[in-house]
Amino acid sequence: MADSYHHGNLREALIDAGIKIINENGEENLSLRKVAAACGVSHAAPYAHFKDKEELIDAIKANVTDKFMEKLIEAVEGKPSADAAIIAMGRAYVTFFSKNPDYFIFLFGKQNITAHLKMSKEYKGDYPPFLLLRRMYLLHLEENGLEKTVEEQEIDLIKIWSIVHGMTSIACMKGVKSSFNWNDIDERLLT
Amino acid sequence: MADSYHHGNLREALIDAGIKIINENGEENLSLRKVAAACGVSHAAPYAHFKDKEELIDAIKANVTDKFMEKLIEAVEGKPSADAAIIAMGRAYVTFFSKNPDYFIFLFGKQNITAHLKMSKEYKGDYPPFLLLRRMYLLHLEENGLEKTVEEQEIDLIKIWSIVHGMTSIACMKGVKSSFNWNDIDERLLT
DNA sequence: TGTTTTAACTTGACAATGTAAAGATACCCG
DNA sequence: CGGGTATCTTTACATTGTCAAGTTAAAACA
Repeated sequence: MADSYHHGNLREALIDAGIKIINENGEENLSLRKVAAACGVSHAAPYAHFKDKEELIDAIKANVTDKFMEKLIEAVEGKPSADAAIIAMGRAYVTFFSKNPDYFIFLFGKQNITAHLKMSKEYKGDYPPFLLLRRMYLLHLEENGLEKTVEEQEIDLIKIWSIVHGMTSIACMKGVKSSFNWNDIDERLLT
Repeated sequence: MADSYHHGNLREALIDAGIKIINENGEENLSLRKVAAACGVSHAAPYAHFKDKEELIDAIKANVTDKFMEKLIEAVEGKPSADAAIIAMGRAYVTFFSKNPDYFIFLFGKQNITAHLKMSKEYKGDYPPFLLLRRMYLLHLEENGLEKTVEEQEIDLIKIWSIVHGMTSIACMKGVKSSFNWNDIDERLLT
C-alpha cells in the first residue's frame, strides 16, 4: 500500500513526519514540502488533508499535547494525596519539556499559550493540562478542608501554572549554567 | 540626505522600520525585503549592515529590550524600599508587555529566553532585567536582615522571575476571559 | 457487473522570500 | 586630487507556500 497511488494513511504519516523533523532539526526546518517528501508524496499532496500549513502545524501541536497529557496523567495516577499529585504534575511538566526542548518551543513558542487556547475548542472545553491541574487543586482544597472564592482559586491556579511554566522556560534554555534543583522548591509550590 | 545614493543612517532606520512592522503586523510579517522597502532602499541593502536576517532581528531585539529596561528602571526609581521596587518591577513587567503583546512574543517567542541569554554577551554580563532584579533582591535581603545561601537566592530569584514571566505569558494571551487582577497577588510575591 | 462519482494524489505554475555575486556610487583619507 | 572602501543596486537563484488543472484509483451506485 506504500507504493500505490493512494498513500493510505497520509494524514497520520504527515503528522509523524512533522514531529520527527521538529525533533531532529527544530521547527524552523519544518516545511510542507519536506514533510511531503518525507512521506514520499508530491509537494501538494498535504493540501488534500490540511487547508494550509497552519492547519498541519495545529494538528502536530494537538498530537504533541496528547503525548504531554499522557505524562501528566501518568504522574497523577496512584498518588496518595492531591498535594502529591500536583507536585508530581509539576515535576512531569518540567521533565517532559526538559527531555524535548523542541516541543516546548514548538508548543509555547510562537504564539505562546494562545495556540493552546485556540486548541481548546477542539477539546470542547478547557486546555486539558490546565483542567487536570484544576481538578487536582480542587481536590487539594477539599482534602485540607479549605474554602476559597472562585477568584482566589483562579489566582492560585495561575500562580502555580506560572511558576511551573516559567521554570520550564528556564529549564529549557540550552546552555544554562544554573545548577538549579527542581526538588528544592516543590514543597513550596502550594500556598 | 534621504534621496541620495547613500541613505546616511540605514542601520538605525532598518531597526526602526522593523519594530514598526512588528508592532503593526506581527513578527510573521517581518521580511528583509519589506524592511528594506520601508526604508526606500533595495532589498539587498541590509546586507551591508547585517550578516543575515537573524542579525537584523537580534538588533531589533536588543533595541526592544532597551525600551523594556527603561520602563523597569523607571519603575524602580525613587521607591522607598527594595520590596516596593521589586513589586513595581513586576507590575512594570506585566504592564509593558500587556501594552505591546507583540513585543512579548517577539522577545520570548521563538527561542524563549535563549535569545536573551545569547544577547547577554552583547551586554557583557547578565541579562540586564535579571541583573536589576538581583540587585533589588539583594537589597531586600539586606533591608530585612535576612541571610541566604547563594543557592537559596537563585531559587528565590528564579521563582520570582517565573511567576512574573508566567503571568505575563497569560496576560498576553489574546481573548483571555480571565478577570484576573494583578494587584491581588503582588504582596504575595516575596517569600 | 459496469458506470459514475469522488477523494486522493500529481504536475506545473506563480509570487514572496533569503541570499549570493558582481557592478555602481559617493564619501573619506592620503 | 585620486584611489580605496563602505554603501547601495541589479541580477540571479533556490526554497517555500499556495493554487489550478489534470490523473488515478477507490468507493458508490445502477
